[in-house]
Amino acid sequence: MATSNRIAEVAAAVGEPARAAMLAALMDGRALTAAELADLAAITPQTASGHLARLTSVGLITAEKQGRHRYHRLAGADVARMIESVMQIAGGVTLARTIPRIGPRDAALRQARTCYDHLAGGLGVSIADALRASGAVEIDGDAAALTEVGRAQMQALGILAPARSTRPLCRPCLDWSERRPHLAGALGAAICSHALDQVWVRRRAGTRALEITPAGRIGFRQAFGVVTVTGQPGLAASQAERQPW
Amino acid sequence: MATSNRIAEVAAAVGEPARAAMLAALMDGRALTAAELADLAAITPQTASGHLARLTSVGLITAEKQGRHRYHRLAGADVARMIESVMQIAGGVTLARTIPRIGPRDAALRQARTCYDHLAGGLGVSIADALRASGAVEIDGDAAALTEVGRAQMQALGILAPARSTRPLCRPCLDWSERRPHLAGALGAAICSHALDQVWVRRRAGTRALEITPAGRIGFRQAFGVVTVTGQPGLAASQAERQPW
DNA sequence: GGGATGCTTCGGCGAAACCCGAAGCATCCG
DNA sequence: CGGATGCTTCGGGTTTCGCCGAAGCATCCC
Repeated sequence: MATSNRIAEVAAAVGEPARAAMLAALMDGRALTAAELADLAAITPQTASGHLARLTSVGLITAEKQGRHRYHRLAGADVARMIESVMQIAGGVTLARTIPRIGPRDAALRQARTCYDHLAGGLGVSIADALRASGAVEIDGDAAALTEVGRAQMQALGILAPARSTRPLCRPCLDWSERRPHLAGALGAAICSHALDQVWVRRRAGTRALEITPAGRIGFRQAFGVVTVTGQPGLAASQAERQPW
Repeated sequence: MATSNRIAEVAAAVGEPARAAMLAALMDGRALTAAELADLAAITPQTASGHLARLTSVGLITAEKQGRHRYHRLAGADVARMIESVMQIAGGVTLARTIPRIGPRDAALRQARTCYDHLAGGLGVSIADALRASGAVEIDGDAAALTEVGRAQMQALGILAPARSTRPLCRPCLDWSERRPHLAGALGAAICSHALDQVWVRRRAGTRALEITPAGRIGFRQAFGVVTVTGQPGLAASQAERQPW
């Protein structure tokens, strides 16, 4: 089976702690330099260089040269989806066995972050919950759909262009920290870019975490009825008592 | 990052040719014995035993003892989705580089097979195309939805129970041999089990390929307007001239 | 131009992983 | 009960892989 060899090749590229850490860091869709990735994976630049070459050769990332830096990013949304699905399985068993013990550093990540091109963390899950509660989206297992009323709501908010035809835009994505679905797909991307455009959230330097701005607190409440806090504790509380099923 | 270690652990479990071959074989959702899997991966039973233990310990498969046999199956739909997404990436580059050269053995697989719990191959893609053309489903990128008219059609066919509320049931799944989407999610599973119930397709011994029965030729045409052939060539023809983009 | 910075290539070391032969349990069957 | 079958565990041989130090290019900046 030549085809399963290719499968193994792709999976093996992810199946090494340093490379997995790099890919996870790139999951926010931005491009990082080789040095940043090396630092982040706690390895020397030479070693990172080898890893990056391998990831590039199997097509998981692409590199872009700019001056004396080389920026690496995920090769596409399909790669992000693949890593997402691996995270989902990895997360399940982790939580089942060892109770996670997440430090304060991770609290910001849990509160709000990007997941390739959409919002994740407590914020992303809250938005999905709110849209589901208001009947704007329907989520069932691995499928989701934007309803008519939801489409109208998104257009009124300026998140979706009114001109677009009535195509499905919505995909659920299991949040690895919250273990509940948030919204991905074209709708999730539209919400995320809208939030960034309106400066409801701001990217934090050197991390995938997002900072919710004062404008965001207002915006998210008015748009979705989601109440956020600027500090960590609020949103993190709900998942602190999660059952380690 | 303890979490990326878990990611690597899961991916590494897939990232070895023998294990990848086993997992690919289990993608039809059935359970196979250790010996069958060993044979299929071209390794000795001892080696297979080790691999299976590892796959089980990371939670990708579950084993079930029955007499002196041990039946192994994928641990769940999320595992199938994960492997699917890896196949998708693996397939992309494979086709881009080396023109596949698939033997006659694979022709049956390309024509019709199961993909965990739904139909794949030429048959699966044709059904998806037909449902899309008739306005029963809408597919856009990684999202899909069953329309009102589609829901009515499925209920009339006895594929979906009329009682169910109006939830999204539909997920696109990129076919690794056709490189075009077929239908997964609850709808895909319902179509597949209906086809098996009505003996429109029959499982073939020792392979994931499905045989389209004479009843199936009638059934698929009446239900979906899909014209099938019992031999290989018909459906395979359309993809023989596919561009190796 | 000269030095610093970012990244890659080369070489060698050590650990991990894969593989199989042999042997050990468990189950089934005559 | 005794042999056959299915699977696992054990032991060790070989290969692969990750890692870093040293060295080599390329780019930028003074």
